[in-house]
Amino acid sequence: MRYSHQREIIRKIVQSTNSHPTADWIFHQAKVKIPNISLGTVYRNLKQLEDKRVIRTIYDGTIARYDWNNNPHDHLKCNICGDLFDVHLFDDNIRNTVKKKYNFDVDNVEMTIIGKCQKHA
Amino acid sequence: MRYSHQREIIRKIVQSTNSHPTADWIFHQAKVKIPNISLGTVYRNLKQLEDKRVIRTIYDGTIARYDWNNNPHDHLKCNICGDLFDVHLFDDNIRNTVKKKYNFDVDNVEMTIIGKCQKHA
DNA sequence: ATTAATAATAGGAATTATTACTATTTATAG
DNA sequence: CTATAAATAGTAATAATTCCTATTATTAAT
Repeated sequence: MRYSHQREIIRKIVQSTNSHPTADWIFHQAKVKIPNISLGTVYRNLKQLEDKRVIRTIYDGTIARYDWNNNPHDHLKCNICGDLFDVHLFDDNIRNTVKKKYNFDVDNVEMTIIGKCQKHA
Repeated sequence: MRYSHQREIIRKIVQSTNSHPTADWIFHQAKVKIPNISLGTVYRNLKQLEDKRVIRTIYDGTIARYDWNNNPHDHLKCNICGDLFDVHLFDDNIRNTVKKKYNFDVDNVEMTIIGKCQKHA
């Protein structure tokens, strides 16, 4: 994978926010810096950054969002405001537990808890 | 919600398999019984069945799958064969933990562990 | 510095999953 | 039976993502 200006811009955008942005949001942000960047370029680079384990993809229902945080963590999703919060709920021996109990090699753990956040008490 | 023959067929199809089928798969199965059923009917009824808590929607990456199992459980997804297994990993006090720790009212817990299943040792 | 090889890009078309619309059909309460 | 409105089939529309291709840009070797 060789250098590309577009990829660097995209990486910085993802790494600059805690909002777990969508491809489309990233695309619009990238346009500010590179007006004629294309959406295909955004998707291609997001996938490459994921392959290189620079970022991660998380799924919010049926749409993909991107997360720069590579530490094991979980998400709380608020049904009312749509916000997605990073939390850390489990210690990292899930991998071992799953390996022992089900003979399953864990690559990635996706945990999203859906409900109502404190803003809407 | 009044009775509909289509909805009953759809419910039985979902409840007849452990494969966590997609809307499209359910649609094709339903066609065997009701040749002119439409895909919109399948989606509408799956949503209604979910609203009534008869079935649940799970997200496999970016596509929706349907699950008749209403007991709290988690999923193992094999990257190689694509299979999705039901497992039970956590006790159900996650809800209380999350409520106490983050003041977040839990509605639903979605947990998918991605990796390689025993078939590909 | 120049060049050759090829990875990456822009722009747009194609695909896929899902939702929306509407005239007709069907379930059901009275 | 009949009136009401929920549900349907068929199809159009939308949204997210992937694919295609001629051109551009990076990089390694000259």
